[in-house]
Amino acid sequence: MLMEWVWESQEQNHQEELLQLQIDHDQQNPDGVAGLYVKVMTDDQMELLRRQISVYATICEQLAEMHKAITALQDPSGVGTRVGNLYCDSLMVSGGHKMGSRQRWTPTPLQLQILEQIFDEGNGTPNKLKVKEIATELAQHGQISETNVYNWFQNRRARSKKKQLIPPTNNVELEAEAEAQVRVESLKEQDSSNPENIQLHDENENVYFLRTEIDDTEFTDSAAIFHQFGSFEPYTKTKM
Amino acid sequence: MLMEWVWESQEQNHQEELLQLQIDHDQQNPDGVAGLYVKVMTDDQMELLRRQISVYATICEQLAEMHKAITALQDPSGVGTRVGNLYCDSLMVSGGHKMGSRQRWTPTPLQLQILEQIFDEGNGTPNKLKVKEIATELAQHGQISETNVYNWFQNRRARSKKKQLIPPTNNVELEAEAEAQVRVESLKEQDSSNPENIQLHDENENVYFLRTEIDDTEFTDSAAIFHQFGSFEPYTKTKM
DNA sequence: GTAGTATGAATGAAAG
DNA sequence: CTTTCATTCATACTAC
Repeated sequence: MLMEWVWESQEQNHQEELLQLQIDHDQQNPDGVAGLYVKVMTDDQMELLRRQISVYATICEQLAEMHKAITALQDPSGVGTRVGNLYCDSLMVSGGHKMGSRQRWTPTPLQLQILEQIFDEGNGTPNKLKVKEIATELAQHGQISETNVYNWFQNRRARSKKKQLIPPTNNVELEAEAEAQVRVESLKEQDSSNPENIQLHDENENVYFLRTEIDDTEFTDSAAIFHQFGSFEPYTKTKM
Repeated sequence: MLMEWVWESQEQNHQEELLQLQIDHDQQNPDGVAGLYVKVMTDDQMELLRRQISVYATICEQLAEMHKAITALQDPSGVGTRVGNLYCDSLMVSGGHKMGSRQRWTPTPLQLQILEQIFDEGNGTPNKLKVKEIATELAQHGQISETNVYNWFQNRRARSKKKQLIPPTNNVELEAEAEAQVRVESLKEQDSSNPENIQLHDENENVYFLRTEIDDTEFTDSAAIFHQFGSFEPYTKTKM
């Protein structure tokens, strides 16, 4: 049994995987301060960690909820609800979201102004060099990275284009169709026996869930769980 | 046991305290070079973290198994069982919704995990045959085509490379901060015009959850465990 | 605090 | 392979 999770299967020669953090050796503090040993992680690792935990937490909740629902089902008293529905409900409810993690970059008014200006100059796709240039310049006005700049232009362009297409689109039919489509899908979701329903689980690998109070549930006893700690090999990338 | 830390309290100022992370020097360095952000934790914290994760992992596994067992039980018929399994899969796989409206393929976590694994094995560009092979294998876990696989590797490689140019991940200059340890950067939260935000976090969040056949564990009391769920407030923007 | 919108970022697919 | 596009996700922000 075992779950398989990879934290950082990213390349990077695996030098800094999972919790395999480097020890901050000696810390160069000759000042005689107690040689406090600490682990160091980069933001990325931190983020990954958070996400992983979040995912687990979420999955646990979902499973717990499912279990509750199912057992309730088996219990004559709580009849009426189908597993299929519940499943769908609990999962369909929210829009996608990976856990809220870090803050995202936001251009300062000044940066934005400059960006818009550059954008308006028309020189469409700013090549890599250009991006670097811009990033460097904007860095003087606040935090920013090349990636930010790159994304900004990417989005700006895409949205600019999209906007142009919408105005003339008074297409009622499309709207109606879209709605109809939604409705159909809605129905599908309700039909757990419809194989299509099951097959389509792609798109969103995010696990969402509605928070629920799972108190009266009976599950694994913690002692047992702890007992299994050893089987995880937590300190290293656990890949089983 | 008791895992008490909240990662995601969204209150960004708690978030930091939590692990008593400290942020590396600011990045307003005059030299324009982005400062390297790192988090620092003590061994104890690390241990706690490890436990937390282990607990979740274990719980998830067991719950998953339990659910599987239950659903299979409920509907011993072929279809029923199948549905049960699929449910499990989808569960781990996603909280997919908006089904059917998608056209773009999205790997299920399972598939992703396998892909990553293959990718990590290093064997660069998988040739046609290899792709076919992989596609076939992954098809067992959801819809997928050879093109998907091909594209995936193509993108994965490209982005992996691009990313590597940015992060000169190296253990250094953090020592100093190790002491500074009180770099509560919650101050920044108020100043939106000068976001000391972070960016270029690109790590692919390879968070997976492999279904596993688990031993028939008994699920008993664990209200305590679930209690902890609350401390995560995983996804949802509810931040409650 | 709930809902809707703007937008930064992630990523599959396609063009170059 | 590299770069760009299109679509979608997730979050910050605003308004009720």
